[in-house]
Amino acid sequence: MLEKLTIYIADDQTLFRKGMARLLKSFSFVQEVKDAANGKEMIKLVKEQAPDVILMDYEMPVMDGKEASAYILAHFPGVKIIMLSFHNENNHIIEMMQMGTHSYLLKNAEPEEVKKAILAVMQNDFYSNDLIATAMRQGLVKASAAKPKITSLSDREIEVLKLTCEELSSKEIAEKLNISDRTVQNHRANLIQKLGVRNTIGMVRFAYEHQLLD
Amino acid sequence: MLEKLTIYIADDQTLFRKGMARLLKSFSFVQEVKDAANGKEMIKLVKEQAPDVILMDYEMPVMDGKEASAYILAHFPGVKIIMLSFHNENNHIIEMMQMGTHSYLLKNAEPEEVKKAILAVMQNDFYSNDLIATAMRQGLVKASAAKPKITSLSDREIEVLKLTCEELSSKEIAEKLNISDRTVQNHRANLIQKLGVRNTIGMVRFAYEHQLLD
DNA sequence: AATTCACTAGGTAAATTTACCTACTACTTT
DNA sequence: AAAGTAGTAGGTAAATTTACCTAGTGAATT
Repeated sequence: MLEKLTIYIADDQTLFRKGMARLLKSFSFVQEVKDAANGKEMIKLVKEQAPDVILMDYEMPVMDGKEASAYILAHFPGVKIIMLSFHNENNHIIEMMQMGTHSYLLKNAEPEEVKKAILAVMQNDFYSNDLIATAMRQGLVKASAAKPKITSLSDREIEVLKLTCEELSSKEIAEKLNISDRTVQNHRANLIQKLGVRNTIGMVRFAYEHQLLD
Repeated sequence: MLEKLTIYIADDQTLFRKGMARLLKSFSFVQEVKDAANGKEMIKLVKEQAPDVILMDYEMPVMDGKEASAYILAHFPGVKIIMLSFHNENNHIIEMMQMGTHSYLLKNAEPEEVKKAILAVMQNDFYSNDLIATAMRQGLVKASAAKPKITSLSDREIEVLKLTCEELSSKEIAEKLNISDRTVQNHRANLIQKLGVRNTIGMVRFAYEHQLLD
């Protein structure tokens, strides 16, 4: 009843990553395993071929698990993401759950729980344990007030974002800012990347929902 | 100091329209005059060649002056629009001024005032008289509460608009609704037309500003 | 019976966006 | 000095959007 699964793992610690890959391969329902040392590499792997499940480390250099997950969730809605972390921090858990990842495991979890989690996200889109449930409940209390972070957008990017919201094309924005339209196109691509959205419309939504507009 | 102007007039009453065209031609600063019987014809004329100023009747069959103005303001920002109307209704005046038209004259105005208005909108982007000023002042009082009308969008169009706001492409929306992507493209084009916006981003803005989203 | 409207679908072309690259410069920070 | 970052700009291709048409069907209205 279950196809064999393709699973990727992203973690910057080589030993952990390779060990995890072995563990995964030992599961009878796993067909293929690939590993990446950071979020950027993971995105590259996913673009080549989308897996069924990703185990994603939270902390990584170059591009962390949060940014990579945002991108993958937006562009590959079918891929399930299980976050991995050393730290049991409620706000991390809440953050990732709000973002739409499918589970969150501590790195000291039992191999048996990893197996359970993978099977659960495939079947129910979600795997929850006490850790996650508790964090989510706490998150719900102060949920509505959740004010997000205008991540690390540069001044220029914010400028381009605002003008994009005014229905201007790249070319028109370029004229207004006296730069090349290719540059504007780059800024836009970076915005899409950074915000983890799929197109300019996602950028506009972000702007609205974060009150970036005067 | 002033180039000779190209002026278009839209009015469904042939006699008024033709008479007005004559009057305009008699002005020394007018180079060319074209006329249209409704908003749709006017848009066609503008697309062929954008004029400096348009005199636009408010009430017209097929497509009224409001809808035509919304479109032209969005797509030809350089064109000045002077609305014409029989009726001295404050809410019409306010509506058109909020939309961004450049003046509003009653049809019983003096030819001399038409001349003044044309020269003023070319020079100051705006021509105001007591009529307009009074209406605007009244409008400001209850301005912020101004709730606009979700014009005449069909159910399907609203559906497409909502899905567009979720960053779905035409093709994805088509799959979700089990229709052709060409149909979705048509709905989008009609939305852009009806809302007087320039692209999908404008559609999304409209949705946000009119709280169309759950 | 005729008209109108929403919804459907397609053709054709042009314009724009998006993805994925490389690469240089100026300015910080380490 | 080396590394990192923001901003700039370009190449190449594919995907998508937009503009402007025509046209059929079914339901509702005149």
